[in-house]
Amino acid sequence: MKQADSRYLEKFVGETVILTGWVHRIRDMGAFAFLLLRDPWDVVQVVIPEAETVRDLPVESAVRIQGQVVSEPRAPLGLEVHAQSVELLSKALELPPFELNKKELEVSLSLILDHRPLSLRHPRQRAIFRIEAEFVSSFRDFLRGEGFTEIFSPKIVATGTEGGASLFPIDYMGKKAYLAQSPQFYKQMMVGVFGRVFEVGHVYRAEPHATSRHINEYLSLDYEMGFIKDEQDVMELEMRLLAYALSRIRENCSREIRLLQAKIPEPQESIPQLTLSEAKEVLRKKYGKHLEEEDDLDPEAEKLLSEFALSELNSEFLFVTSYPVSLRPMYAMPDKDNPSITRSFDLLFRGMEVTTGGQRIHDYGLLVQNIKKFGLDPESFDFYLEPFKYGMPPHGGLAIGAERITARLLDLENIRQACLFPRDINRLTP
RNA sequence: GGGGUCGUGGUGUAGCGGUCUAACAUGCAGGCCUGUCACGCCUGAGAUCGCGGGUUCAAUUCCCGUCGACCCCGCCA
Repeated sequence: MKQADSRYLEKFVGETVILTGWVHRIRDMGAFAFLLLRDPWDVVQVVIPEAETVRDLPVESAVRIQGQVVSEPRAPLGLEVHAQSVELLSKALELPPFELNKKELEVSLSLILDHRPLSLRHPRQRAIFRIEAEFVSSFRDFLRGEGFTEIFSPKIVATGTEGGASLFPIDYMGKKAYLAQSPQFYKQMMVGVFGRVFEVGHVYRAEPHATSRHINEYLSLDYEMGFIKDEQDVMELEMRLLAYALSRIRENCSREIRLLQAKIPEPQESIPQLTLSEAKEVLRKKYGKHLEEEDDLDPEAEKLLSEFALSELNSEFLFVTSYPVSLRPMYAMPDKDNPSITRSFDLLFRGMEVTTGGQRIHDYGLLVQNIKKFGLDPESFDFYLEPFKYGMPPHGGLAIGAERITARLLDLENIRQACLFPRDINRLTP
């Protein structure tokens, strides 16, 4: 007897198979019943010839069903299973606190998150993470194909990268340590080893923010590449990476896209660029919004610029480049011709910043000088600085926020919806 | 760190000084139904309206506090 799953049922039409999953819903028609079986991929209609056999089966119970796969135009998938036996593997002891078999989980976000292992059973909730997983494996596969090596940097660190304000302190066997807010230093150092590296890992920000686009533990998709000309190489690679990931999602996640009614952008050849001052010019001229020279883009500006990119430049993505030194960390490479700006960029996607990147300083002397300029002590960066004494090539890289890009891809209102178990200002469980 | 909005059966909402003995939908329980797909129909159970205090003849409704949730700004991915 073959174990089948809902993805490939059409191959088994006429055959008897085993299906395993959860009782999604039972439609008791009196003499017979429809049992909607939710397996790991979809919901299959199972016809139960005698309704009594499933009448007392609570929803969400785990079952094993043996039956014949029959082509049936009246069934939702165009086929259904005529059950010969239903075996109860694990009975649901209670009713779930919300209705998992509704088209949409119509519950408050906090209830969804309080009961995360249950709410994730909802087909739409589950679909979000299948798409996120596809994005992340596309990231890995693409970069591996481009000669990158995957690295795993420590998440327990002695110093921060950006100065120290937003670090979570931890007690490391009596010593003071922190949760890493970025793999920045490690991936740069590893450029000196592997040439090109990437990392998929959680990072930690101790900011007490309470917004729909921040969580305190998020999945950072990082890469760093050596021997570049400048930051344009980093951006060019990201364009190709995104095009690859989008086409993979469109190819492999059609079920999830349909379920979520997601509009996954067409992979695009190139992404337009605006310098930060050009972007501000657009904001002023087109939207009457004024930002000072030293201001970063605020959330409203990001939304307006995305709107502009879509309507005027025909792009869902927009690179903003040439950030001033004052808005970037100490490792950002200053421009040769205009040392007050850096060779750095952000990527806006559907109104939100989803990437920050740029060329880094590879010159030891310049880096030390910059650390001092930022009011930091080079001695506390000893381990970071060491490889820079030994031929660190010109390099650059970026970080993509996995939950952010997933949320924008699927038009989710809150970043928490794109995180399995979000950690925020007041959530530490489940 | 600053600001705003909201807490009513399991869930989602309505009601916003008395006529609330709190409504509707869904879920749940019992019954009927051989093609449902938001299945349908009948019957029933289920909420002292987040918590504490105050105003008032009278508070789910107004005020204060508190707890919780959500959102915006700052900061960032």
